[in-house]
Amino acid sequence: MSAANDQQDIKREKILEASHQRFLHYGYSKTTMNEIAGDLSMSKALLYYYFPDKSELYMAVMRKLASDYLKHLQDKFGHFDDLRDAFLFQVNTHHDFIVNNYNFFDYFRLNEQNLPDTIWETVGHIRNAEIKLLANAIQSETEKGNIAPITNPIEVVEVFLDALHGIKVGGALPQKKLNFPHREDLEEIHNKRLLLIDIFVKGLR
Amino acid sequence: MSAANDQQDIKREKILEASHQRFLHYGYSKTTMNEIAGDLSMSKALLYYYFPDKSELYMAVMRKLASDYLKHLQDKFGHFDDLRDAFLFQVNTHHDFIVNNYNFFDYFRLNEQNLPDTIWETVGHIRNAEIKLLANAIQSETEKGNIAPITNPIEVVEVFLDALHGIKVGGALPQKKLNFPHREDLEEIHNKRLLLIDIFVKGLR
DNA sequence: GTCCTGACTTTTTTAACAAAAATATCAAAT
DNA sequence: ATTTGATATTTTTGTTAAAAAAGTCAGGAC
Repeated sequence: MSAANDQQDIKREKILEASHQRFLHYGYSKTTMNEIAGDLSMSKALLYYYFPDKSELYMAVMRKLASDYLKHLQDKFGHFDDLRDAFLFQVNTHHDFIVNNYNFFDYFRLNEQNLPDTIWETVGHIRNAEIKLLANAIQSETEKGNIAPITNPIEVVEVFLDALHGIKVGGALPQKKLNFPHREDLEEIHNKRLLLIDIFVKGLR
Repeated sequence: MSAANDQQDIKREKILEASHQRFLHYGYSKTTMNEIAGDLSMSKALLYYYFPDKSELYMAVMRKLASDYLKHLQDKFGHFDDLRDAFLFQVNTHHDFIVNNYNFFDYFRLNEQNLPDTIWETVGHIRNAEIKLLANAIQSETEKGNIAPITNPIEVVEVFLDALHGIKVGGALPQKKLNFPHREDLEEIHNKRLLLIDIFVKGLR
């Protein structure tokens, strides 16, 4: 039974990998269950034996990505020189994550409305984890006496994350005001975010 | 001829007012040229005598709103106690503007893609004016010695505006991640923006 | 000549429907 | 417990027709 479950888990992993590749290269709507099954030389029906439906399969891949992403963050958090370093690591990690998985998120871009509820659970989970990490960093810096005490660190972090979120294409080219930035704009966005960090840390004074 | 133009301008104003009311209450797609003409007891054809088409009529209303909005900003700018007051006035004015004209902007919400180019000219115009005002405020504060010199004030203001833009529904309720916030969230957004101003001005230290 | 309209044409939206493609299920085989 | 071919169901796509709205124009009134 234990071995059987091992086998099952291995197969689930294989399916997840194949799905990830398809979703990453072609996006959600342009990959079919037949294609994923074909990549694995298995029947489409078998996919439904391991995963209830297509969107749950997608969500499973997404949870795996999220898990890896958060693990990467958490590994490094806890020992930073200062608050700026913590913010910087967060922004850089996030940037790399988006760049590396850009096409995967076409599901967000295109479907926009009527997404499965589970997607927001995962998004919320990531966000909460990020908030916790950054709030801890602030707390830690406060205790070390490096920054002035803050009434509500969580609220500050929320504003920080929202502000980061807002920095997506603006400036001279507002016509590109899409919910999701174009790939070629990712670098400019990243640079603006670095500036935001400086302002947050130092303030305008 | 001059009198004739006066008459023409008055009638254009009347059309603009009636259109504004319709767009404000029912949004762009749910108001018809026939209805606007009906409100004014004139023929639809006459509307086309004064305005080339529906979207230009809409844009004319929008330019009027934008003009009033900027006038309100500019009147007060130039004599503020400090940078915080300037940012505060900007955010408050913007908030009132959105609250008072909420439904008017359904055109943005719904059409999203394929909007007329002129809309982005106006949006860009507003943004540039805001940038200029705020950058001047920074410049002025710098010269008074109230804040440390800033390499590129315009870039800072751009980040500020983008960050404000980003603060639209986030937090615990990410499922409402629409491009345009729901009406009931406007107050919460406004409060977060006030916090952002504090952080920008004081910094986390 | 400027302002205005009714009647008209053109374009866009909507609904209904069928065909195709994709998702999802299941009885039976291993 | 796993796997599949066959089949059922749902979603997408394309077509068409009718309705509604946008937009035009010849001509009337002042």
